[in-house]
Amino acid sequence: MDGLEERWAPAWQDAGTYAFDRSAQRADVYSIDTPPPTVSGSLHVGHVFSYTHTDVVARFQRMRGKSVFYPMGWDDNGLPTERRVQNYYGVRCDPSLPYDPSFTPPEKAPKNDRDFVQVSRRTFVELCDRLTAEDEQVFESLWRRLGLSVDWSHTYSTISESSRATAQRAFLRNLARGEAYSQQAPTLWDTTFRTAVAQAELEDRETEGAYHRIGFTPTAGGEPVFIETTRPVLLPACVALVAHPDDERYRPLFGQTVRTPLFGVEVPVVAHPLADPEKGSGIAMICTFGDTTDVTWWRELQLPNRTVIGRDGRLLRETPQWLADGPGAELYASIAGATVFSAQKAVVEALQASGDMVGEPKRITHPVKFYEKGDRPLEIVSTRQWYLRNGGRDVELRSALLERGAELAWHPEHMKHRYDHWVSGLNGDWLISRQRFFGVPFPVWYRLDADGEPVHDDPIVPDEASLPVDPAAEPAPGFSEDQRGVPGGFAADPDVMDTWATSSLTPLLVSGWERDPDLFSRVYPMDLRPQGQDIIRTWLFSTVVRAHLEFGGLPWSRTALSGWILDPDRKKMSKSKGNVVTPLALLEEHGSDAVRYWAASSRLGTDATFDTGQMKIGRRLAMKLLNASKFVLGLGVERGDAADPAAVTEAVDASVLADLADVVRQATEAFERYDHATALDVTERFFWTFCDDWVELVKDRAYGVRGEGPAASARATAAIALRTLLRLFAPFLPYAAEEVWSWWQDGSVHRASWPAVEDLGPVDEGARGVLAAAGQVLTVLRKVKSEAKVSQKTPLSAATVSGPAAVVAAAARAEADLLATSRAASITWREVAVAGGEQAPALSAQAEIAPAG
RNA sequence: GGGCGAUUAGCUCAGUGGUAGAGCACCUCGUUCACACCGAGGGGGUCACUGGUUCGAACCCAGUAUCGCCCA
Repeated sequence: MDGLEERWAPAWQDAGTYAFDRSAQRADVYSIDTPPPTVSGSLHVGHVFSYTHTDVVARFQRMRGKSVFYPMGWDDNGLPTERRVQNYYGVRCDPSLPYDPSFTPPEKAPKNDRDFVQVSRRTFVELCDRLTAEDEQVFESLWRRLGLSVDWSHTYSTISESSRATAQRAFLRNLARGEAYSQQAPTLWDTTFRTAVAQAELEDRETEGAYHRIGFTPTAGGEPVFIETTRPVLLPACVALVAHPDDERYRPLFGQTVRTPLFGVEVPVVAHPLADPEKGSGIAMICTFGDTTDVTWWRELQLPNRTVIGRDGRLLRETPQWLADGPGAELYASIAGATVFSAQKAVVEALQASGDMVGEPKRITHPVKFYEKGDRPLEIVSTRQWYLRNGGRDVELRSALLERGAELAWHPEHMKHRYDHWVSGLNGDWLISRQRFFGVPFPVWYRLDADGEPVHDDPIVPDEASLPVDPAAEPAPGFSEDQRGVPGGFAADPDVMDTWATSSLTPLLVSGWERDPDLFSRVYPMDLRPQGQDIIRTWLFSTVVRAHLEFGGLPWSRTALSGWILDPDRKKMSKSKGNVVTPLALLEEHGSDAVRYWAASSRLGTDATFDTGQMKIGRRLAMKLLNASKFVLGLGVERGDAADPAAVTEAVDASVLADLADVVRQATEAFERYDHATALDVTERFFWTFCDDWVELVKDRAYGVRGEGPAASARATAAIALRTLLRLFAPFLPYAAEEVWSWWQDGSVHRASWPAVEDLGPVDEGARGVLAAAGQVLTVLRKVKSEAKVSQKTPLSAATVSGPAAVVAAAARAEADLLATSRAASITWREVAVAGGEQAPALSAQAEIAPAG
């Protein structure tokens, strides 16, 4: 069985076994919106798991006669690639540098990123292209080895020219319809990556902090008002104090003003229901901007914007105007340009020295928002960003998107809850711009006014026919390059789109939207979106949004969600825990069929344990399929599909085919409801009975011990059963099934038709149960020998089998085969009567070991 | 704090109203005759807990506990 991958993977490629037939009509096509793996990462065992689930479905649909459109894609766009390229080559992008065509990256990347080489944007993009191309080769060879039945001629990547064109085209249409807009607004900002991030990329992390109790003096005089804050560093950005409108303690203060300690800025005391009387002292300072609640207060209470934290996560270097003439100007000058961390320290020390802070800081842990890929808390800075409407600020759109979710078929069904909760909880539109370099540029330029300031509310856009465009490299339509950046001229939008803004278009990228209308008409909307459950809120939702906005419909009719892979301690497998096994090593050690067996044994949506034991079982199953097939074919089974069901005359043979008919029915029904694990389970269960009981029973007869008729019955049964079994196993064990198929059938098993009950001939209902009963007799006779501690090949003298009438009668119909298999001289059948209501006795046997000789 | 899911043999998991299952691991036996990457046989479980519905509950309902994930 070793070596099957090397033989068959290239053979399938050469024969075009998995080629999509693009002459097929939509109704005969099954199209799959494959998740494009991030090539900047590495494939891990979780990918193998979920991609196997998809492949099993693809193979089933193909055998059912569908023309399967199953492309692969690579997500090579965006920040993850930038990070990998930076670390791999030891470079950092500085867009202000000129392009140097002779640049070669350092031999070895420096350890510390401070020593990274600064390169131009064009060089940086070239390095991104180079590394992703190499990575994609590695990924493809792994997928081929795993046996994914992908049509590689349709492979796409999210940074390719046509993907950039598609992303820009879709954006321009969103813009034209008013679904995309840009806005200067407080934005969640990662200071490490210096980019805005979207709501979907946030995560809360429990973080150490401390409450600082700080007094504000009323302007009108009186006792100081104490607030408790975890971020005293924002004191210079304070614009108001806020308490709950019903809070009796602070009611007298509403409408009055207080002075901020240290800085002496006069700010109002205001009321807002979001202020929590239970939290801290019940009154809080509003700063621009400490958290998203500050943003809400700032917006709803129409407060001024006094930002002090810059995009680099440091305090603004220039002393802000509202502090310049106050008592805190000197203090501010001492913290200008400092990091938030050290500035906070300085402010606290100053507060303690001045006596404005009461007591020691009270240590707490509280949830703080982080970018999921970042390791510093997010700041909120006011910037101009592009947004796409996603229902976060629009009840009507939101309910339309919930309705789309309801139209989608979910496997498993309960995953829909995650979609509903996410959509219902959105609190803003989708922020799609990123201040990065390797991504799809916004296809937008701005006119510059007489002062050289961009006019944002009237962007210049290109003609769709000219896409993709790079506004940083091409002049705006109607302008020449020498007008770039000069008053009265133009400027490019500096941003790129977030990765999700492109990957939300995968059904369009791959289907040839506006590029290949013929293909598009045959595959879109697609049939299946397989993906991980972790990206329902991002990939699945954003794809639904884009399709809804562009076409007013779903991009696919159903989605299949795979679960996690857990390590043996029931934790999610992750690199940081050092428990990730490389997929290639896994495939080499156990064989592709074995690893696929492990993956396919798990149902959709169910987390699975990484379990090499399960792979060993899969390997044993594949091996057994090869060995049993070799033996069965050695009985003289004819090549091809000529076996005649009419030759099946023995009851035990008719019985095994009747059982197999049930298996075909159950496996087909399971596949139809996307329950591949049950399809595998019923097939495997039958196969072991087939080998252990049926094959053992008919060995002697097939060799002709009882003459030609009974032998022909065994051979025909073997041929029919094996042809059926190989096709049932083909989606799961494509290598072993193909290998055996090639021994005696024409073409590929993966192009053969899925078995139908009718292929098995008329089911002989009267023979039902004969094999099961005979199997029970085999077991009890084997037990006699096992307990006597003799070989199973030891002959028995006269045996007596007792049991319920029905079982005994059924087994007796296979007496000749039973005698041969058990080496018994004779069997006496004894029916045990069962009184009404009594439990039927188990089958039992008595027999003497025949004397040696 | 809210939501979703899980909890069955030492391990990994099936089992959705009618006598508790499979594989692995373990114990015993058996190898020229498809398969030692094997075959046969065997031992092993208060189905997390507490109530309820029912003639009958691993399964349905309510609650509790523990674990995982998502959201706030």
